[in-house]
Amino acid sequence: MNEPVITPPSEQAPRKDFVRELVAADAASARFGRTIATRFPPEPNGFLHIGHAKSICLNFGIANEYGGRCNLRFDDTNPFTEDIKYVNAIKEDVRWLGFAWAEERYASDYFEKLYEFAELLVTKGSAYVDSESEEAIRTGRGTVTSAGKDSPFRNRSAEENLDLLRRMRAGEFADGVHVLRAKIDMTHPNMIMRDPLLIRIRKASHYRRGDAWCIYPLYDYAHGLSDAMEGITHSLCTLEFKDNNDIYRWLVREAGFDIPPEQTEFARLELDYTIVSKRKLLRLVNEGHVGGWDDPRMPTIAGLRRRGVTPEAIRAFASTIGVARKEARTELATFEHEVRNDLNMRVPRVLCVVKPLKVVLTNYPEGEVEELDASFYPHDVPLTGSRKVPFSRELWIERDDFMEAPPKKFFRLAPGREVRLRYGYFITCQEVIKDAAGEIVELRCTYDPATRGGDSPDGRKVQGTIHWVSAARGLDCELRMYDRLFAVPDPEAGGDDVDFTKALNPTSLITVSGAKIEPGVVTDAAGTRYQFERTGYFMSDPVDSRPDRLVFNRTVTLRDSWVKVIAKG
RNA sequence: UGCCCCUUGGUGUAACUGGCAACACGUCUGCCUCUGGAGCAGAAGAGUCUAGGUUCGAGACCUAGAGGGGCAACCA
Repeated sequence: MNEPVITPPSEQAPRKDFVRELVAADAASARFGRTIATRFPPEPNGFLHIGHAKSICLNFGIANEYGGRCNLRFDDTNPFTEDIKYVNAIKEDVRWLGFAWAEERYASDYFEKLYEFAELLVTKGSAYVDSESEEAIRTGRGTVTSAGKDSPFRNRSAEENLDLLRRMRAGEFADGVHVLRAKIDMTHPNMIMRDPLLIRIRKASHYRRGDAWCIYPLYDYAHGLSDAMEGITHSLCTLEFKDNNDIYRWLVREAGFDIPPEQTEFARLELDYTIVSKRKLLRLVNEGHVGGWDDPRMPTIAGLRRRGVTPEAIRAFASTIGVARKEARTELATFEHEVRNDLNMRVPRVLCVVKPLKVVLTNYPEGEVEELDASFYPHDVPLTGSRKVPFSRELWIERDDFMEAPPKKFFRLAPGREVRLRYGYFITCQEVIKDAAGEIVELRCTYDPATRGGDSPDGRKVQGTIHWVSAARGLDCELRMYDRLFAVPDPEAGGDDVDFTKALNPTSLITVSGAKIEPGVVTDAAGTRYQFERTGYFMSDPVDSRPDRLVFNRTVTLRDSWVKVIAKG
């Protein structure tokens, strides 16, 4: 099936959030004297997640809206944790989300330049080589409520600092022996300004630079300068970097950039029943709590993609949650709404029985199979297309669609009651067959030949329409019923004292084998999305599904007002 | 015993930058329906953390509190 490309209404008119207002003002006043430039700066040490998607939509979105450009820059300054496999995954995810970067950049390409700035700072007396131990540096920094104290190495001469710096680069010292620090103020009220570390020695090979370097810049040092070198105008990051803004400005100014980029912070996404911490997601992967970074339960872009979520839905979601400075949690319902809203308008409907119960139509000719017309789309979806669905004497219907003693408002099948088989006939339940244990194993029903296609010539109505699959022609399939990964809205509520894996939802994946699906789907490529009528949205698993072993991932259930009815009694 | 940020219905965002709070999700009613989906119609739900102040008038401004969050990694 080919899905139409649809732009959700919520994406058509982006709301002016405070960041966009700021950019709009700067664009109008030509404050930077250059085109608006943003960047998305992931560290290649993990997969991108839904929280990154928010940032991607913001950065690329703004660039698009203001005729600017957005770079994809890998903030790869830590050789211990980064890997090329992550850069590849990140690039794929950004593209899949629908964005094109102006340039692909790497902080590791700036090492030489960054080193030159370091010599400049040292020469100016704005930075020095500290030879204290890691421990001494930590204690020397003081605490949030008490001032730090100067390092004994703080007043080395420019010459000595330069000599040491060069020898650091030359590899003369072991890890941790020396470190380059900015010379600012050890009593600064902002902890980050207490002579922050700029460059450290790391005798490790870098996934891109190999062994070319043994000194590596730290985030604060590399980030702002990278922005400045790329001509970024608006450097957007999350709230936890607010305090880093001071060092960002200090450094860019020290390095001599006249119109420095402006860093603006916004609140990161917090989604109920999920976590968005690369460190913790990595742990889920490493400890085998999930099948990998692309496990459909993961909030990663790769996981959502494999689950069947579309990029349009993710973008629409980013648009509706908006951007603000307030730390907030978003309800899962908001996300699910965008997913359903998008899928509803684009995917074909198909019949699949999750928990089959056999129905025998006693008055239907044995051995006969007829092909019934079934539309792929409901009347209110402006798409056309239909297929033939085989109908036969023996059928599967949903176990939950039959009740021997139905409560009030139960519109489905029950003894003596007539319902419509979707696209098929009206059938009436005549007899319930049970096994020795009293379990219902089969229903004997009669069908009304005059209702072929689902309408009765005499105009009689049925209250319920249920889905079904021909027992003679239906195919077996596996259904992976995914649910929220965590059992509680805020899995990180207890902080680091509480093991967040304790909050994992034990039923986040329920595998159903022996489900029955109409045969037409075998010819569709893996990765095809459907709505299984009355059940939910599904996508055939792109890696495990094959014609001889169909596997479908549940993307999201349909809204179910019936559960509310029974909940109320 | 510090610095910084935040505080609007259940949730997320708005409010032309001072003129009696809007949109979306969710919830509830009803209608409609060959998906108990979708759609349609409607409803409930905050007086904007608190207390002062400025003003004819404040969610927006000022002051003081309270509550929440961030910062003491040679992580980003």
